[in-house]
Amino acid sequence: MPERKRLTLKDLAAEINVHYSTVSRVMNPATRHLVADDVAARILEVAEARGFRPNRIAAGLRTQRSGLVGVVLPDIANPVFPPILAGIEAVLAQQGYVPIVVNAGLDKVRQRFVIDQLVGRQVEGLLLATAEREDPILDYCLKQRIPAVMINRGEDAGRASCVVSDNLLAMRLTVDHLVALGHRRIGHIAGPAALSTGYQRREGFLQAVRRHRLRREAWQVVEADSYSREAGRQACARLFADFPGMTAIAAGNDLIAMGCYDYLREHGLCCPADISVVGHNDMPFVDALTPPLTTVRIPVHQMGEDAARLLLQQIGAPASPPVTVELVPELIVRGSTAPPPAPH
Amino acid sequence: MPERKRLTLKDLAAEINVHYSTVSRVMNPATRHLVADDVAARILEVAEARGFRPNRIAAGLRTQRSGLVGVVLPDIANPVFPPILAGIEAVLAQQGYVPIVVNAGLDKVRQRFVIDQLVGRQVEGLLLATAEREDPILDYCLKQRIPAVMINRGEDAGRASCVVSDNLLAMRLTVDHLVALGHRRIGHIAGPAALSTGYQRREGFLQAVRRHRLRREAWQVVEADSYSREAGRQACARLFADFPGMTAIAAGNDLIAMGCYDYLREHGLCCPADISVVGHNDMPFVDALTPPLTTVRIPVHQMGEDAARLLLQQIGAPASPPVTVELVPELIVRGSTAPPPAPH
DNA sequence: CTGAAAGCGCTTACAG
DNA sequence: CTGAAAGCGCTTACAG
Repeated sequence: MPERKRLTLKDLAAEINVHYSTVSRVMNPATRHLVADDVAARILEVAEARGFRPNRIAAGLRTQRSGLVGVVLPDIANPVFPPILAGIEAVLAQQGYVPIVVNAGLDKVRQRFVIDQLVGRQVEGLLLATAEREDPILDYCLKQRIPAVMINRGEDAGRASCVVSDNLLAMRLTVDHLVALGHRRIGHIAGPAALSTGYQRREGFLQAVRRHRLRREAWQVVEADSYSREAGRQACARLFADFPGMTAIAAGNDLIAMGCYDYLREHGLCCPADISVVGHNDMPFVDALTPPLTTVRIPVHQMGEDAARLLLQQIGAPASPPVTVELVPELIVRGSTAPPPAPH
Repeated sequence: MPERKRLTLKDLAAEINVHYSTVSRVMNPATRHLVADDVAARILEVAEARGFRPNRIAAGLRTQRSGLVGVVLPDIANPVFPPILAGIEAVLAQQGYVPIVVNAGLDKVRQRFVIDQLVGRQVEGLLLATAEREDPILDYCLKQRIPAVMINRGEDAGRASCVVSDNLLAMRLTVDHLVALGHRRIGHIAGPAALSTGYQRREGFLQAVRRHRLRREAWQVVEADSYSREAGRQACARLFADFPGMTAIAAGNDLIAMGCYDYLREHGLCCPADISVVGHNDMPFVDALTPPLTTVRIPVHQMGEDAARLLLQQIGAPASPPVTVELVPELIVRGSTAPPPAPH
């Protein structure tokens, strides 16, 4: 017959006739050597047989370490996040930590609420994928001395560690590719300027365009309201209105690129014959679109791993100075880019 | 200057000159009325000012309720899960619960390990999206009396609650649609038979085919090794080899359907002109494929909500009998289905 | 090498 | 209405 209640150290100790502190020492590999081999073996055996699993929460209360890390996402439905999560989980698990992931949305008030929940649950640190360039949430974490590292998006002041992709390089690769194909009228749909990714990719676009000495009439930038397919579609419409004769679009991310696809289809334009499109992120399945999307691959899994590692370091040494890890992106050329249509 | 350590009830009580049990009563809305209004107001005010958040872990230790629920996923990279997670999170949050989601993979040994971790962290119940028709993990939960409800996939014995979609109906809708278009040679790529979804959808396919009195030569089934794009591509190849003249494929899920797209493209076949394809799940962005995928939409968000609700109920009343909630799916007709090519 | 004790931060019967 | 006390399940100095 299965037991009704969960076993405790005391239950087990009573069964074996030792003090429960001895059982405690045996259950923890680090203190196991303090106990005589034969009694340790017996305790382990009974623990195994009875399926005893020490209460990590009680232990955490005593040791002041919950083994919990909060992961704050702006939008779990964005397919970039699953691989990042996988990377986070992998390194946390190695250290006996477990992530609590929450979908915090875009609203700072709600984010703050959600973080308070996490802090109330004694998370030892926070992984923030929600940061803006000036982020009140990060101010809050800093003030409360909650270890936090930002993922993918950084803040301007650089007061906390973050793991990002090299957005300037990414846009250089993008524009180089487009120019090499012969494009001379290139539009950029930037992500929100309040986000470091939106801001830096736009900067990268501008730098790249200057490097190629393109005249002011040769490029144009519009900003999407958000990183979403629908916002991409709308921004694409504005871009066409502002910038007739455009032959290529560098989209702020893949969702925006998908919005461009939607717009093009609705307006009977053919990609890449009429217009080339480049995305950003290489999120899952964009290779299955028609045409397969040329995009910038960012090392998402590693991004998660590195961020988790940095956070664990910071939890271990709270005073350590912030570090920024910049990962190297890669242009993945697929079918959505081609030479511009011949002028007639 | 920010405080170094987290505040406790005692810290706050000392500051206000009341007993800490009084502070405790005020912090909990349910017991607040036991305290005089004026002192309650004062305590609340100071708590707010100092940013005090009671330690939920300590409270949980005392009350034997962690407020934690484990969510066990086979593969977080599958885009069906984010919306399910969103549904789960929404209802859990209402009740002050928080999910811990883990990516447990397909291996039962690893799943067991992961669940032990969760149990050690005192989760009050488990939401399993990993169930097979005969699932050792579920045996384990039942034996340990861990409240558990299955999502999307059920077990044959029906010993635990689950929330699924009506797979028989789904396949009936699929086959009806294909037959109505004029198809008379229809293949099905089933998901793994060890999973209830794979098994039931295949059953549904067989029932539907019989209802239409299709002769044995008019249909064919092959089984994919897993619910993945690559397994779908391989199974598609086998299906074409086994079943020449096929004009339509009912895929076990959208990932498998994407594998079919891959196969068709590689072999110069055109969908839907040469062959129609129907998916299952309506996962995000399959409307952006070319052609947009005709598929069965399952109410994923609601699936998450219902499962979380059932689990909460079961946590509240552990003895209650298992219930199966069957949600109604809907066929979403898009561009991947059309009448079969005219015979020549 | 093992035991006895204190204490992590709470909740909640029990007094008063 | 408020306080004092016990106890949730652990860990870990401190004795012996």
